Amino acid sequence: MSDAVIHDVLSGRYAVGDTVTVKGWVRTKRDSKAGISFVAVHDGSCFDAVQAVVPAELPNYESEVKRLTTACSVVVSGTIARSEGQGQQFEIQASSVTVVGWVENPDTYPMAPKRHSMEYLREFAHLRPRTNIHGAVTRVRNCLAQAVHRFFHQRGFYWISTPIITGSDTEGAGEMFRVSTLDLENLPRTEAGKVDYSKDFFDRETFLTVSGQLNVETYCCALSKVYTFGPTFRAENSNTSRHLAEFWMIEPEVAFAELADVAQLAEDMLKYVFKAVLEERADDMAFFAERVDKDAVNRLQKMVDSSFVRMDYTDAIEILQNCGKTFNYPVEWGIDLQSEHERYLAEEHVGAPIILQNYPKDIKAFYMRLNEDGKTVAAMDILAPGIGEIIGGSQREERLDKLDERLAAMGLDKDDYGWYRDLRRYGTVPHSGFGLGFERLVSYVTGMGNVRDVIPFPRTPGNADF
RNA sequence: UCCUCAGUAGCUCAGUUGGUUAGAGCGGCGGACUGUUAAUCCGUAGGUCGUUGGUUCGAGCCCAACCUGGGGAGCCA
Repeated sequence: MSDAVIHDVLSGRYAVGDTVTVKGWVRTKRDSKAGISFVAVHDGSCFDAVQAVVPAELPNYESEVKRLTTACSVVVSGTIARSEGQGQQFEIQASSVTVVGWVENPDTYPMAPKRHSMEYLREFAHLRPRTNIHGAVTRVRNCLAQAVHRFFHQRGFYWISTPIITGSDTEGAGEMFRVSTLDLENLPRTEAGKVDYSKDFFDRETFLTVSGQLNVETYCCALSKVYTFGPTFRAENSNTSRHLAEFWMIEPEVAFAELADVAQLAEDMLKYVFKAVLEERADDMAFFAERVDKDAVNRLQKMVDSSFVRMDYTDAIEILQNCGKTFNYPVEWGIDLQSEHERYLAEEHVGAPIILQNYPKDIKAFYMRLNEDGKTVAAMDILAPGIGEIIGGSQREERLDKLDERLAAMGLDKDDYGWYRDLRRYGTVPHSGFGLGFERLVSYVTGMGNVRDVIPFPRTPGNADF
């Protein structure tokens, strides 16, 4: 007898007649007065539950098996059998069922075996992983994360653990969460009356990182091909289905690479991870296609098989101006594209992800490389239908004089960028990279409409429960 | 933060121009039936209608403020 994971039982890894023990939680139970109960047990190893056929002859049948309800934890031993019913190939003819943990009040157990709203499930972040849908999300999320690491590993990238606590308040990517051990009730003050951060834990102001990019650039300028994959934090008061205060970001950075190189890298990476999900999590994806988004599987398949459309910002403006559609925000060269514009381009004009490139310098960050035209920078965004911006990247400005001009033009003090400027002073190279919001990726792949439902414990303004 | 919609049973919702005792489905419990598949059938329990205040003879329904959540926008990944 051996402990079995349910995935192995259902996939036929055991022979009919083999004796196995499975451990998991009851999903549903159906009784037959003829003298058997069907107990569906899941353990998270795959989407489906295994059906345990429990005969009334078991000594605890009346006293325990018949009282099983959703979420009771059980250990079931028995023999593998071909299922007489439809819906599964194999099942377990139980020779013993041990109840490990009861549900104290089935009437008020929050995860009843029925359809719940995503908003309701969010209030039970500690119990929602037991549902079909969050189990599936969890497995797909894991599959994507593993595939990302595998993709970069195969291409010779090194995974760099960039810091989560940062002393830099100059990343310019949004509001930051302060990290401090100072006593808020009794703040130390300087003579000028300001808070005296030299008394703080790090002898200076510190924050949670909003991006690992600047740090990972340093390793790029030594190890050539690197990436970060970790949590990032934005204290923006953003209340949308695409924003989290704590989210995970993947940021590769490649030396001697131009914008077109990382655009291709981004396309290759997305296709690689989509393919991995289609191959490895077909069971979960089938569920998403059935219950969440009919197009979930087709969309990925289509993307794996086609190349992404590339378009210059300037051409996109022309398309928007001539498309005959009226937008709430008027379109002219130089504007930052609004959601409605991005939606039109990705959803209506192309109907697939689109790589937009070469944006006006005035709407982009200081570190992006100035193009020869002097008006645009080598930046790209990948816009996905239904989600909007999923990737943002650029070629970095490697010329010190140009970088300093950009810092000055944006009113930034170059002394705050000492170590970043050093990269341009000592053996500078062209290099490029991008950032991919991991939750947006999971959201796109699964068809889940809200990033709060693809991260285990979502942090959003006013909500840090659990 | 702004705009907008919503909050009624454990869950998902219905509830007429303001009018007696607020309904259904699912889930729970009890029973019937059946190698069942989110089984089916019968029965049953379950409610301070988000909170506070107001209008009214009378408020689930109208008004105000607040709280919570959704959708959209801005910001972005």
